[in-house]
Amino acid sequence: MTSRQVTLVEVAKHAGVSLATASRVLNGSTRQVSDELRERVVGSARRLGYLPNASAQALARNSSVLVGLVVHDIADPYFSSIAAGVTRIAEEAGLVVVLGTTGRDPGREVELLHTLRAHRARAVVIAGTRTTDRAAASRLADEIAAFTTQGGRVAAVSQAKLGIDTVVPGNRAGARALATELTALGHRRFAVLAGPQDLVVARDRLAGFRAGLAEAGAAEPFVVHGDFTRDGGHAAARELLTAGTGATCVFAVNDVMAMGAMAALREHGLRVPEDVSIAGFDDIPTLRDLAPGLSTVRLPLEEMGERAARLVLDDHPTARTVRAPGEVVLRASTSSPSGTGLR
Amino acid sequence: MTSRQVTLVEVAKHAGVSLATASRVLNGSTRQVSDELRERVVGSARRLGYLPNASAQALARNSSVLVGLVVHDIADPYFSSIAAGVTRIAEEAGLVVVLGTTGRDPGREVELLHTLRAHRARAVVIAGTRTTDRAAASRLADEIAAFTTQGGRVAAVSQAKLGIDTVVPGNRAGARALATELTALGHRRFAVLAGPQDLVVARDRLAGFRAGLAEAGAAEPFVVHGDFTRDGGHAAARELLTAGTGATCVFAVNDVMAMGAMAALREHGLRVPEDVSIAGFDDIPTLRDLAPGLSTVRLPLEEMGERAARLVLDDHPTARTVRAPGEVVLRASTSSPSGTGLR
DNA sequence: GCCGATGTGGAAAGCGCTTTCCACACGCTA
DNA sequence: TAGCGTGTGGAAAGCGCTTTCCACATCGGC
Repeated sequence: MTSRQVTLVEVAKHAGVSLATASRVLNGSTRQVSDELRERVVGSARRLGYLPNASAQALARNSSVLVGLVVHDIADPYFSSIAAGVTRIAEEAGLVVVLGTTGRDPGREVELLHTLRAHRARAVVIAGTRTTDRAAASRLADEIAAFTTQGGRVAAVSQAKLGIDTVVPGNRAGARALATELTALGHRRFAVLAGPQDLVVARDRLAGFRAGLAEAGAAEPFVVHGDFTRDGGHAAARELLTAGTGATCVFAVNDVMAMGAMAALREHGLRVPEDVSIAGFDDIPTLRDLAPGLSTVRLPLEEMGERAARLVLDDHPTARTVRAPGEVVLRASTSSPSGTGLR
Repeated sequence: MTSRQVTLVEVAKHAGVSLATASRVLNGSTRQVSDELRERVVGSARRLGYLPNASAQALARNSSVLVGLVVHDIADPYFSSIAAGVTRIAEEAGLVVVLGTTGRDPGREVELLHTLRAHRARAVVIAGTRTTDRAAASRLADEIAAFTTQGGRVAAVSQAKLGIDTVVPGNRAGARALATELTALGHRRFAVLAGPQDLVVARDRLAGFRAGLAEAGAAEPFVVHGDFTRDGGHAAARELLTAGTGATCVFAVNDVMAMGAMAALREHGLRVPEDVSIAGFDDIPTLRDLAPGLSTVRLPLEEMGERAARLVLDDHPTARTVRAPGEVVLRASTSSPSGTGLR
């Protein structure tokens, strides 16, 4: 059933030229070929339905047209937005995106990079969120070094790794600004649904929020850790409810957690923002029409993906860092405190 | 800066064996190699940091480890959920996913398939939504034929193409069941935000809904076409509002459109479900905690991706069709009609 | 009219693997 | 002991390209 593929030799034969000439015509070469031969070759290729073998080209050229994209979970809107940006730029440049998912397993991250290296991928964008696990980080660093040594470029989104291109979202500054705005609304007692302890993104957001509160003279927030997911937010909010903290405002370190938390509060008979205010982080596009609107810190996710892809595609000598500042967006889910808070 | 890569010859030399033996040890071969040589080779490979060149393997074996995934827009939760399913299965099987996005351009779909074919991709999952454009469909069919002739497998999600594996979501039946439930609530006058005219998925959902209404003896719905996106839903809802149809229930053919529509209704001072009921389709995970909860037809999106991937990976002689039925989920966004409807 | 410069075509040597052959050494049976 | 199957190692022929050489024209300047 598998019929033989048309090769360049056959095209060359059909056109009555040498293999070299056919190759020069059909693929970008610096060498000139006379118009007559050129037309013959192009005609033969079309007539025979010639399709270059990408593996053979990659082997001969020692470089592929593949660009890796490593994310934790492509179904997560945070990552899928970034992926959209990366994909757009890569495809515009005629490259092919290889998608790898880690499920938040640092070991898997290394594995994927390994595979990508085996494929001689031209570049990789790692949109994972760095862990604080030293061993994993060091193996990742080794793999990245191997990748760049081999001539590939690596960029990270939000991982401030030494020596590679990075797009750094304003996690700390954004959370800090959010804290400022929320205290300006009159809140003094806060709770934070802080995500996993070993996730740098989550830690940064927590730290920034704390800093903002401290500046405003608000009390140290009550912190609950948990998963970085909807369910994590839901569980953390339930924990919060049993703790009876008196918080009038809840900050979830990302939007999907905020979503889960809102559900938990609602199940508990609490209204947002009348009984408690809530804010998230990211400004996930799908959630922009929520009612009440979710106050959050907007990150230009697609743009972050685009910028990471650009960093990794146009080649510049030294590693660069691009900042993607977050912008506080206050919507209806936060208001001035009125009730007694969570008791 | 780009240092030479360790090749199999070097490993063989280092281990003092032939190239053939090294290859047999390091890659699955049916041939036996004595334990002693095997250990020597493995040891040398590890010591030298050998990494097989995937392009060379693909060339020699005439088959790659790549699996294509073609979607319209990876940032769309519908597609990113499907992508998560496909990716999981592919990665479990040790394969590498190549992500291509079409931006709803049928021509781009063909292009991507072409590229995938050039890479000797082992299989492709097309999660696009079929258009009714005959010319585009025929070029796609040609490309698919070429792909399968070459030994690759192709599966589609929701495109009922002749001769290839397909996962068919219950668009028609789901919409029909939804219509049944909504009429049971007492609604008689409906409006449908129907998406693009040339999108088969959208047409099927509209047709199913119409059928359900007809069965229940409800009036023919007022139909507004538009984009399959949040903004499309928003615009269509605005159009609906100016039309003054008296509809008491709005069906948006997917959840993101429903989301946009809800925003438009809200902006117009209408309450859901008190003034008007609204329902969507898909049951996007991110929107499950909406308040009021969005009535919809749940599609097992990730599972659909998984099943498509399985279809395309385990090889069976004839094309198969797998059904993924939709399940009506009634939540708070729909209630019995109370007011006068949209005027 | 000679000489380098330039432009164009082809032969062939890889790129790094897989996989057929072939060779050889055993361990059997007859 | 001859003869044969079987298990294991190696030589070498590809896989389908790219790219270096080399050969040969042609052309302009003097």
